[in-house]
Amino acid sequence: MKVVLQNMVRVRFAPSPTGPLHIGGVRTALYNYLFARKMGGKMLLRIEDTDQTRYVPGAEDYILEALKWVGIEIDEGQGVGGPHAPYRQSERKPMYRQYAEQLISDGKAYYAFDTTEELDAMRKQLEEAKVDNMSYNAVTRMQMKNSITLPKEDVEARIANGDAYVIRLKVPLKEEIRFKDIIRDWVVVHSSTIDDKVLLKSDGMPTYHLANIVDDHLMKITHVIRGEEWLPSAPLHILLYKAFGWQAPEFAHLPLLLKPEGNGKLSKRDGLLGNFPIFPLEWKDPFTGEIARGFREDGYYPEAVVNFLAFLGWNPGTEQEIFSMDELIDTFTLDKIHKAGARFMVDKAKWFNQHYLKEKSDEELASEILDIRQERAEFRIREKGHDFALKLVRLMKDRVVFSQEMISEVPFIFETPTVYDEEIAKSKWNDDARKAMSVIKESIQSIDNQEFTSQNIHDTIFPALEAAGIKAGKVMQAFRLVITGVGKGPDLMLTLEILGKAEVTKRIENAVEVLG
RNA sequence: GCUCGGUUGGACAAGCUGGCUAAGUCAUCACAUUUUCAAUGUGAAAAUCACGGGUUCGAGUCCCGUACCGAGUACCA
Repeated sequence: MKVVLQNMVRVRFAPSPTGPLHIGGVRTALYNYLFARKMGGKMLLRIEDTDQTRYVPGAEDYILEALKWVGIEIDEGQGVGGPHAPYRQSERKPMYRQYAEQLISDGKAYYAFDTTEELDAMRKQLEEAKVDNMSYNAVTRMQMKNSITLPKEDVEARIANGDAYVIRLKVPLKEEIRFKDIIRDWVVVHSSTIDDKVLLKSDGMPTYHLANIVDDHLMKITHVIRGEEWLPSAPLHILLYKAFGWQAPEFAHLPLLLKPEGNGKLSKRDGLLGNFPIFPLEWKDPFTGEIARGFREDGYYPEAVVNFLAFLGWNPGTEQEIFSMDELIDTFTLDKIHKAGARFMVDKAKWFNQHYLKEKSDEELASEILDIRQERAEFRIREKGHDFALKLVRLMKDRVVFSQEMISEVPFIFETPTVYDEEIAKSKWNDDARKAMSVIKESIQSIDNQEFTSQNIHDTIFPALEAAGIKAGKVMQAFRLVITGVGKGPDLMLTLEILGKAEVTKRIENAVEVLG
């Protein structure tokens, strides 16, 4: 019997800790995770902190917490450990140099001693000469200071002397580089359009390209699923795999997340302008103290964010839109990911949130709103207790997108109105309304405090109004105005129940006095 | 500039290897329900598939060109 051993799928999410994890990064992580789970593979987390100048304290913890919040579990890597530790590239630093030097001894890379000024001068010169490829490449490297043009002794002397240098990849002059992207199919690029990329920086740190390829190989990554912004450098990565003589993993380049309106990819600024979060969690900048809002703090449920994110660039091809994480894992396939950029429509996220909110039980929601940090101390919902919260949930559940709106949307539940909507008052506050108020006030007195329920109130008020010759429908809006100060809102009878007999009576008296 | 992508109703967005009347969601409108506004339910209207050629019996789907949009083009990732 023949046993076919297939390599276990291993994917990785490899963010760099330069700030809070962008929501697009969360989507990338999610797709990696879904694919890994679907295939019974492993999900790794690697921290790509090779740029020491951009390191931001707290960013790594933020990444871990954000992934945890949305429910992405890491099998191996930073935070959980594993056989390929360390998983932080800065801690793997010595390794990369070895690999870079290996390429040099194989003739696939070289030392370059050019200073930033010299490079700028070269670029400027080429620009003026209107040369197409204004880059360090097979042609221009012959005019620069590197281990190809300089005599061997000179190179050795410079290194021994401690001169700054970088290691660059020797990109072939004319070669067709092709690879098959899972989402984009064949991608073909000519090597002449790629420059001799720096592999090892003068500070001894690798660039993204080197570190990424070395680590993916060492960590036995089988599928690289990343954003489309990496597509142009994928041929370079293929070249690197070739130079090392390693087998390249499969690639899948995800469509970009686009601005909700207009053109361009989603950026931090869009969140500020559009008044919606762009990060999974709230983030306080450690340098400026500036606070960026998060989906979590805005009141989004992680299920909703996951569902929303899953559909940003992917679609199951059916009409089903609501997916739990487990259902996503079942359904997800890379070939259903589209090529076109996905527009970041926050309204859709709200739609999902509303859906998941409605799925929650009243009890769950009640304890949620009891837990909400109170923006306005006078509301003091916690003091009002569990039963009150439960009633509020019954009143508001169908009307809100976020649980905190069950409080914020109904200030009149907490405070006696002092001003009354003028438009409504003008059209609805008339003799009938005045008469109705006294009828209502009186009939309410007959209800026992304990029995002051929406049903009882309804059954008492409506017949009383009718008996007084008033059409209930005609004065209900006025009654609402009296109780809430505004013309629209949740179920009135239930509102009355929540307010209680004494408060309702008081409000009627107040309103009659103010409205005259 | 160069390299690589994208372009389907008002918005988002399905449509895999070309084949009968081009999904669905949001928004809009109508009706139902209701004490209002929402929510909910039912139904309606709405797309010469960016444009121009070509291949084919047949193209949103394949090829070429044009336009527009985007990504990349660092000792950033």
